Amino acid sequence: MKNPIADLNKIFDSRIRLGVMSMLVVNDEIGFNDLKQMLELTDGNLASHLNTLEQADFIKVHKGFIGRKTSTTYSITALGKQAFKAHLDALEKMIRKL
Amino acid sequence: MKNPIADLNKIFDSRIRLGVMSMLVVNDEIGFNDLKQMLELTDGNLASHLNTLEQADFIKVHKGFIGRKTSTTYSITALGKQAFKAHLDALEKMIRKL
DNA sequence: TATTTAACTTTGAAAAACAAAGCACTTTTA
DNA sequence: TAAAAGTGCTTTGTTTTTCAAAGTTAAATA
Repeated sequence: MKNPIADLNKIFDSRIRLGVMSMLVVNDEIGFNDLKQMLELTDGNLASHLNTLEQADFIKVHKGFIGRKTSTTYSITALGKQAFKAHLDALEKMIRKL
Repeated sequence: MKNPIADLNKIFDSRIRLGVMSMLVVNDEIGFNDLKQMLELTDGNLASHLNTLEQADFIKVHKGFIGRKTSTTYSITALGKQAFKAHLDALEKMIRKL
């Protein structure tokens, strides 16, 4: 037997980051506010988790405008997609014994 | 849309507790030392996570002897099995959109 | 008798999570 | 046009969580 949790990505231990990633896998772009409302978080809390994800190059920020109003959106990177998939695979492998 | 992480159990945010549970789902009983070696943890660290799981009534301790030597083993409870399954279902639901 | 092993508990430090407040800017509302 | 509100943060400080290390008790082994 080998350590069943060794292949889990530490970044995805967080339910919030897991939630962000799962939303970004199915939506090309999501706004800060949408994420905030969906995950029911405070600004600061969300911002810091997004920051962790950005540092890891798992997501990318897009600063733009809707008309003349600022709008920040996020999207997943290729690396992020890969890492997330690897994490899910590890999770699945861990529990497939069920 | 609804909050995708609302149904995840906070207790299973921890990779270690996740690992313990996944091992206990497939093995009726596992010893302290086996868990420790498998998950590569220090005594104190493992003990405290087991304690969290026990407080939640997700696992049960069995203190016994092998000969006259103490031997502690752990097993999953019905509640634990249910909670773990619910967590995995929530996880699956969250990512099934893939 | 000295050391080792098992299974912890206690202590304390480091890291992570989080809420609240502040901020710069813009837009909307009164 | 002045006040209020929204966007997307950063900063600050508290609380929670994680974890390793050391101490502990009792039995086993050398």
